[in-house]
Amino acid sequence: MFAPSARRKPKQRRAQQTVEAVLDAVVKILKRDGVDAVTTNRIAEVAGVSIGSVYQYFIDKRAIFLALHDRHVEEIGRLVERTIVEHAASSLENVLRALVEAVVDAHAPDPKLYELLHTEAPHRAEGARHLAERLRGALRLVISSRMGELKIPSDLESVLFVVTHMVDALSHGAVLRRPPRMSLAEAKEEAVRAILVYLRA
Amino acid sequence: MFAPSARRKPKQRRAQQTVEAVLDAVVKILKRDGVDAVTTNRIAEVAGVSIGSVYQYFIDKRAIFLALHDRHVEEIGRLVERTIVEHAASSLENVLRALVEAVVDAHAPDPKLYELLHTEAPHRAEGARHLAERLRGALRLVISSRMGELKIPSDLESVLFVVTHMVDALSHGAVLRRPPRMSLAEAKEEAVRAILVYLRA
Amino acid sequence: MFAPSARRKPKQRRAQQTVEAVLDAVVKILKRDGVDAVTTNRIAEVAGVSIGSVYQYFIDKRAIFLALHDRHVEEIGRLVERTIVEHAASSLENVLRALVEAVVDAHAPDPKLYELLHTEAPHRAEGARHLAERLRGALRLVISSRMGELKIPSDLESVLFVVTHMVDALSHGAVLRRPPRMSLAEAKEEAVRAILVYLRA
Amino acid sequence: MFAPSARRKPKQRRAQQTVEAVLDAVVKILKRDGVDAVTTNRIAEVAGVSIGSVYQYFIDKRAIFLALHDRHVEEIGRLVERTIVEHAASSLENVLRALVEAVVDAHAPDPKLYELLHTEAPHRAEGARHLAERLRGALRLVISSRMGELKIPSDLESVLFVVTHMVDALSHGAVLRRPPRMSLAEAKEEAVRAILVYLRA
DNA sequence: CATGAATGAGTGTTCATTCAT
DNA sequence: AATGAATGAACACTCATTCAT
Repeated sequence: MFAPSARRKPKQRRAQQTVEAVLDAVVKILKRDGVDAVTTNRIAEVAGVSIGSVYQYFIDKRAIFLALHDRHVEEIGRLVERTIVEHAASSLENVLRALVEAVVDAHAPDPKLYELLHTEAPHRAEGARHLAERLRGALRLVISSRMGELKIPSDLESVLFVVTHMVDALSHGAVLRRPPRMSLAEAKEEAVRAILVYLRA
Repeated sequence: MFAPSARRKPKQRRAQQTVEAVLDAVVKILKRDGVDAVTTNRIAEVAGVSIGSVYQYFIDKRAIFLALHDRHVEEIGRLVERTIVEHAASSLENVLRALVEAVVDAHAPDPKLYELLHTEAPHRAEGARHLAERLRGALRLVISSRMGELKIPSDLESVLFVVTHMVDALSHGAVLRRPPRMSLAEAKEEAVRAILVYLRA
Repeated sequence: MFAPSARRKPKQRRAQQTVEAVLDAVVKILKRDGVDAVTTNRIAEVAGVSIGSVYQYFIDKRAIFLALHDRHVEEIGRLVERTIVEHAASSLENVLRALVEAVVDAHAPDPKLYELLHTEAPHRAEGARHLAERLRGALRLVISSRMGELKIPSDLESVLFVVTHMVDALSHGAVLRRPPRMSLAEAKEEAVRAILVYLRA
Repeated sequence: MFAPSARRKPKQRRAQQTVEAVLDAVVKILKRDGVDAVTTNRIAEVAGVSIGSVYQYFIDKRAIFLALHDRHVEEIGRLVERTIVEHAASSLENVLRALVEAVVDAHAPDPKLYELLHTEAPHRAEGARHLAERLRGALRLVISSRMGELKIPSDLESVLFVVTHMVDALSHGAVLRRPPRMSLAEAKEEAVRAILVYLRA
């Protein structure tokens, strides 16, 4: 076909719209009334579709949460990947800073929502993609492309294990669990510093 | 009497036994059949008490999960505190290694259970004590008692923020999310190394 | 179409059918097994609908009883109003006799049921229409349209207060609490005589 | 024995005290929190006795309400009987006025409570004494002792049927259901007038 | 495909009652 | 007798899911 991505079959577009409306509805209810208010009938109502239509696109309630979680992972994943590409030529410090910044900024506007997405969504379900895997992939690129500069010791995998968890935990921690008197900026700065120190050791 | 604290009022002992039986029952069901199988009637059955008795000690189902989460936090909290006391005279490296070891060992026997405890229990509820707070308190002691050796820069709080999240995330990560080919021992070792590097920087 | 009112929107007709079926079910259970047997699940079963459907039309159990009470009040109310209209040209004695007759006959087939409706239904709830109000309205019409004949003294409201309670209490009393050796006919006759004597005084 | 009624066995006195405490507790809860709050455990708590003791004196919950209803009937019954005795020498008008006055005054302080006593208590239960019977007995005395003055027609029972219901319904009506702009005094007065008119006809 | 009324298994919870102490 | 912790049958009600229209 000539412009395959530009024009979809109306059916598919319709489907995509419904799926998005459903996921947005979940987010809306989650924010407004909490997890317990998220019932399938309420989702349908808020999404403006019939409950029957919801079940046309999602096999069960679990699948809705799974899709929402996947959408979140995809969003952050893309953000992370775009960030490292954009900073391919930057110093290590700058990539890392941009990375932490990106993750923090993505979660900052609605920390509670993303907390719920991490805790309530059945993301332990089969086939759920973990954000950590995407992040690890990205960080592997960041680090391996700077191997000379970094004189990484024996095992890259060990380093990736640590760095991935540091970026993830410190970014989320900065948004959700930083000590009372610490600013978001301070938290981010110290996080970046910590990661750098580890990588340069 | 020789050990006056050994004998308590039977009433209180009975109550405590029931509470423990209920919490243990939840753990048992959680492990055996998953979260959705944890119904109040099932809890009572497995705990070997009547459903009425369960409600004598817990105002509602939520309260049961909350108590379970608190018990877990208390257990790990005590473990952490005992560990730093026992290693008061050890080198920084040894305390940290012992700390990571303790947290990892506490979670290793049943990773899935503790994952559930973190994700499914309503630990966002009012009054829930976060493990992180206990850990931060312990680490404050570890670090501030070694201030000379460490030449910690300007802000102790920032350091604590980072170290707390590193211990927590890397310990849990070691148990739950380490890369396929990495052993638990390797993960622990690299975690300790990373924390040391950061603190000595 | 020829009889446009004969066909309603299926939705509304369906709903009305279910509501009626539920109320009839309550009556059936009430008569057969008493008040304590009236559980929501039993209602659904006897009504031939699912318990879920019952809750589609009634917000809670209370609402079912309220609706039943309202239906009863409406039924008797209409009966009373029809009676006075039909006897607009009759003598006072005849209207009153017809009125007492109507109320008695409406309750006679199932005295116990109507006793329950008066005592068990939560008719003290908000918005519950009292039968007495309907009756008072009707009697106001009866009396005020015969003012000349009756030379009612100063206060019509006082007279209405008395007459309303006499019709209500004597009719119900005739059905439910007349002395052992008194026939229903005798009770009705004496009731009518008493009301007439009072009005003509 | 010398003074049999003055001194009871302590046991019996204790029992009587408990029974009274329980009935008073029901009244207290009824007034404070409504019918649904009247649970057996709550009764025991408010009465200041153990739930076990409640069941020592009442076979089941039903029996508690029955006893409360009986106590109420007894109270009003005695009041009615005392009134007619005290007015043995009064004119018919004065006895009736005193009677209506007595019943109204007994109910006026807490209309809602007595409404509940009439509607919620299982007074249809076996063996429940009806207030109407007591009232009928008293009125039989009032009327039959004035037979000459009254030239009552053929059937005394019919007259009693009507008068009993008039006293009962108009007294209760005066307290609970009189029209908005009618004073209690007006209602009582009109009630007495109506009964007199009927009896003198 | 869309609809949404209908379904009913299953839930959390209550509360009258018992009985070991 | 008195206690009150324990009991568990039974309840009102929810909500994920289906399917006739």
